[in-house]
Amino acid sequence: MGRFLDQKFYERSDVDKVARKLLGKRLVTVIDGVMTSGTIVETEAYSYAERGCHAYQNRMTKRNEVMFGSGGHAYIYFCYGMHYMFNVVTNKKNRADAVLIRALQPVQGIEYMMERYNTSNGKRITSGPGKLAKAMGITKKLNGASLIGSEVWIENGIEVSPRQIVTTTRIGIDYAGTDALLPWRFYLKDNEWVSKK
DNA sequence: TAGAGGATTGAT
DNA sequence: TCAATCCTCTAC
Repeated sequence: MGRFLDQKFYERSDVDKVARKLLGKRLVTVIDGVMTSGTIVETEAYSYAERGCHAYQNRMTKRNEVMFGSGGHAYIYFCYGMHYMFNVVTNKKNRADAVLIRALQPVQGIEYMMERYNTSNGKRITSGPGKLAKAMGITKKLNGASLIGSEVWIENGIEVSPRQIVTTTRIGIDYAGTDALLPWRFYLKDNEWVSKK
């Protein structure tokens, strides 16, 4: 059992650094009494200052209002008609930054993840943002939930050295123009759970 | 109130 | 390469 990440960690103003630091940490959910957890192996940073972000130019809507709250909350939204995306809200109130968790390596409760996924194959069921949300039991009900809470939180996991971190551009945001070139996607080198290209 | 599109995935 | 599938935002 690792130590909880605290409010101070989430309120940092450099969202890309937070995204890097989240690699190797452990995401834990307790849904209907079922605990599942996984090591974070892939993240992407989003900031209100760039076009890839839902909160670009401080545009607040009903969907993304959680991002404008203080860091340390879950921002979950529904996309492509079938997938929930799990984000960690960072920075201070009215500074709408977030980190998208794109892939996990299962640690605990993988049998429950397979059950949620309705499969007997435990391979690659958390290697993508839509997939890990399903495996972890994450739905819109957790939107706005505190990460210093009892349903979902992040705790210290494995040590990651800078040499293990690969940096690339983000995925699926071609509409963002030159901001799509920002090197704000991070993943653990050679980890088989990172989402495939 | 209608229409378009999306921080994806998996099958063809 | 493309369909699934529906919520959200924008424009009328």
